[in-house]
Amino acid sequence: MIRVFIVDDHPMVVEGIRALLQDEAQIEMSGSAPDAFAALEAIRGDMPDVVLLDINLPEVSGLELCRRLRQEFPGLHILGMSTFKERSYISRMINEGALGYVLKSASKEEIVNAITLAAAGRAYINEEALQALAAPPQAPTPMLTSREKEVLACIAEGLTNKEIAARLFISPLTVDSHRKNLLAKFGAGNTAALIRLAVEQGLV
Amino acid sequence: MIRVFIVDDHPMVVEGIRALLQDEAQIEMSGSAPDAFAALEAIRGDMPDVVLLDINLPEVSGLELCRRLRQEFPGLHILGMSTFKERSYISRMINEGALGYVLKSASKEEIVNAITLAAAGRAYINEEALQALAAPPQAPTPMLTSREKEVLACIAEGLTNKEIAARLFISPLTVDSHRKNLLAKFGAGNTAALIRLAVEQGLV
DNA sequence: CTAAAAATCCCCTTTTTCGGGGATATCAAA
DNA sequence: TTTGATATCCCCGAAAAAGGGGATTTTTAG
Repeated sequence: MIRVFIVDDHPMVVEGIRALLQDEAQIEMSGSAPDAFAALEAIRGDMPDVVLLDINLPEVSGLELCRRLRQEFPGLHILGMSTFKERSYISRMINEGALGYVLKSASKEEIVNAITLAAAGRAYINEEALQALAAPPQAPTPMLTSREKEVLACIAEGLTNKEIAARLFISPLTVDSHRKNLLAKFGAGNTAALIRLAVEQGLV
Repeated sequence: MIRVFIVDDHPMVVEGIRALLQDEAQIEMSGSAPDAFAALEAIRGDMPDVVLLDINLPEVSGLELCRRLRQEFPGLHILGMSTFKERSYISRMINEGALGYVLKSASKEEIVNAITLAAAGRAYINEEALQALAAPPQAPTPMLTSREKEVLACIAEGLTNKEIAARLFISPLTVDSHRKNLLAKFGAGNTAALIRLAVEQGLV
């Protein structure tokens, strides 16, 4: 009998998983918690075999909870869980010691499979999540000088070289140099691609 | 007896709601669908009293589905549903004719309450969602045509008008028209500002 | 059916960006 | 002290975008 504990702040998700697992003979829900504190307390009192851990929790994130759980119970089998959109967290969750990962869009079979494998200490990663992990070595955020950051911010505001020059009290030609350096550092062919990357990487 | 139909692509959410509603005597689930097409078909065949409609659906969005449902069945009671993070959609959902709105973090009581009110044709809005609606007028996301969205995506990729024209099999002049319309709709002075806004609003 | 919206294409001019260079002063670290 | 990084400024020409028109055909919705 595999005992599963769920950490998720959405009652309907908790109930959904409970319902999905209900007619699985070899799986039993040991409990659930809506946040990190309740989860830690409950798990201390009653160790489950597998913890299904949502990444988005109020107050303390799922990542942080994962780290604490691994620290306190090194043998605990943790499965990360989130929607596909939060792909950037997947790798971090794995780094924090999660054994596997399921998406909230997973089918019943997939969840049962993941739990069964996790209980045996074996990894499971959703196919799509794996691709998200494997595919892009993700353009690492280039290192920008402080001046370049200023110029980048101005560009993102929609200013032209001339306007930026006026604001920063430098020559438009200098602004153009910075702009070219930014394009090179980001590997962007034009301003559109540059701004897209910069915004996505939280630099603007 | 209130008959509820759920549209959500996450099995665990569907099962969760089903479980939550199971021991409500006056509420019955008439069915569920994972996407807009299946939903339309099912609802045509068997009209429910209330539709619980997730905003994030694959292919056709919940907004679009809401519009079509209202069009086809003007009397249908629709409740929008999403996570709190997608607040920008709430107002649009209401504009598309949704009667109310619940968050996926809603408690059982809240969901039952919302459904009961909706069945009677009365509005329900989650407290937090209401605040999100009331508070910031926030640069409203402009409404884009499908072609404009395509062009926008291409621009964000760093393609030039000529390259976009080649990809979409249209004249570069047409692409330029779309580009100008995009700039106007976003109130952006140039491509940099346009892409910044688009990325920030999750359109790219 | 008919009006509105979307998508298509075209013209012109000006401004801005891009792609190549190159050059100089400063400052910090090797 | 030399090297490297940063910041500054410059030139040229080609390409692209912006600003401001107008016009036509499909599609869509009332």
